[in-house]
Amino acid sequence: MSKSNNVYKDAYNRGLRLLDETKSLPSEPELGALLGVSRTTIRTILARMEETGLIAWNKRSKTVLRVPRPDDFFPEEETDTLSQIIERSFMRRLLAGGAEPGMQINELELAREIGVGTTSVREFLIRFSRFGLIEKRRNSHWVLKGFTRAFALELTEIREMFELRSAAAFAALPEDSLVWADLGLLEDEHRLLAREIATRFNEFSELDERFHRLIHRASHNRFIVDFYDVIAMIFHYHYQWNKAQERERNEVAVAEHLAYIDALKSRDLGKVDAACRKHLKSARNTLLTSIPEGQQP
Amino acid sequence: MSKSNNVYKDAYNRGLRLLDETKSLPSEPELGALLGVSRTTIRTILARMEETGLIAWNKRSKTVLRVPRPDDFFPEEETDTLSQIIERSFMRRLLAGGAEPGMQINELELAREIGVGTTSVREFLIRFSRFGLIEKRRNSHWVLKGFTRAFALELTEIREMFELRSAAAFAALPEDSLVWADLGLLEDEHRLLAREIATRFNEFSELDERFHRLIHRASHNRFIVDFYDVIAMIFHYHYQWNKAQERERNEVAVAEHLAYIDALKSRDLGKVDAACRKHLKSARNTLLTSIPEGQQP
DNA sequence: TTAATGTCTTTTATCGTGAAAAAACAGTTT
DNA sequence: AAACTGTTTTTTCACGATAAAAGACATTAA
Repeated sequence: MSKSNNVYKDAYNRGLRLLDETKSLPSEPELGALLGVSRTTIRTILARMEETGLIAWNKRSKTVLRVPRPDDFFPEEETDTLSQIIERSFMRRLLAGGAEPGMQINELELAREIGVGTTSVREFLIRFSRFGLIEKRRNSHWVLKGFTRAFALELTEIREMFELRSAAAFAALPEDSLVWADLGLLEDEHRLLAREIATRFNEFSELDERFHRLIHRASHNRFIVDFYDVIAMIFHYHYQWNKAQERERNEVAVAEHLAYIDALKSRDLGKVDAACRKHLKSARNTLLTSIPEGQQP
Repeated sequence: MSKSNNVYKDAYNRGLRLLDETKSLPSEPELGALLGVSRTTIRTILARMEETGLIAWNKRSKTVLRVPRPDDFFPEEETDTLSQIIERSFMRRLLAGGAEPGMQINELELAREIGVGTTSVREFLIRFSRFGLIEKRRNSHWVLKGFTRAFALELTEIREMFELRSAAAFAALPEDSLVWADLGLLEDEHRLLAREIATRFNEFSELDERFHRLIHRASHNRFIVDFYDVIAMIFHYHYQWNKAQERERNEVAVAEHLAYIDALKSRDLGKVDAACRKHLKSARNTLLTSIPEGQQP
């Protein structure tokens, strides 16, 4: 097996959802733009849809014959990218404990364990190295630096520096900038979530990311924007791992976001600075309390 | 050919220089530590040294028979890492002009042109992407963002943020910290270079990097320290490309460094801040003037 | 009995290869 | 003639294989 067809399978599944809404599908290029894949993949998808009797396909006409059933979908796990698979495996090992700082990482062993080629693992490690959790020894193995207290402090130090600057830039944006509309929409979503926090608290993490990315984008600095990938990645796994008081934590965070949004809308730099600092401080504390003890001198 | 033996060749060349100084070589593990390679490589080196009559080798005794001649060395170009070769080729294309922002980067074409496998090019591009000059389109090609004015401004914005913070941390270091000795040594080197600037101005760039890395290390933050790689990389190629008024620029920079060092030694945060800002400002201007025009809206 | 050398095993670095996916080109339909 | 479909070419992605280099183990010398 040399390359999995997960792009096709994922696009196919997303394509099935389109069948619910229409009586006939649009042109191939249009479908490609819609699903974010090439025409080649679209044609493979259409061919299968025809085969399974979902549509009648003849040149330009693509008539929907029936609504998709659950078993028409490809299984979720077959739609993942290889690098997603590797990342998940790797993070599981890293967070599952027994991953002491200083430990060496073996490409071959990782590849065998996950059941993929070494090239993919190498590429993953190279990409992953920018998160600052691993480091390469010249023509030798990788070394795990570990998810330590020091790591969390260094990460949050940069985060605070970047976000304070981005927030200030955001507040200084002209009245007619499009971001104010985006901010307004996010505010509405926050208010809605705040009202239903008891049941929907686990939806916060996704909203959190969108909110902070919007702010960081105001910096107009690619290094600041890109750095949010590090934060997002860490918080993503941190949220998955540490479910303690999740509801309470998220409830507090939503309230802080709303205060932060208010401050931004006021364009009062002093208020923005204060609201931003307050939120970042509690985010830092949340992160710090979730770090396993006794890994650091 | 599946892997070049440049590690061996480079270590061999460095090993030859040891023969000038001693009558007999130390043990294999010691040599390994000295040259930064494994015993396996050391033994290959010793075998060749024996073959070419440079040493007599029998178990523990490794007697030097003659001083190495110029033709004993492997050619310089055979000692480069594949990634160095790829980086140089890539940067040449990028700086040679005709590399417009938005242009696509073709892995296969690059690999063919340089005469290497696609895997190495892929890995290079992934590693290189953290410099912010290229970007990947999901399951498709890479896009060149270009060495534009915007890039330089974004880069220097972060640089200034990080260096001001590091410099402040540096000045706050206790009297007995080892860095003060390192700073003293660097100061001496600067004074020496200042005196002989007329002939040695091209040695500044290396000194510059060591100086700034020392300061950044005081931040004790891996993201700040690692970011200096981006700066170093950009300035490295920038220095190679833009030789206009090199002597004058470097003369000014040395003087600014000396003032900066003085400020650090005074531990007066106000003075440190001023000296740091002044130097970074002229560094930014130097960089900005070297950017090709008409690439930016 | 410690530290070296000699030998064997494992891991890393790199390539060529082939399928998936994208992109380019050519021919049709509206 | 603009936009689509059909077909072909090119590129990306991922694997297994192999030489270089590292590392582990066994043996020997001081």
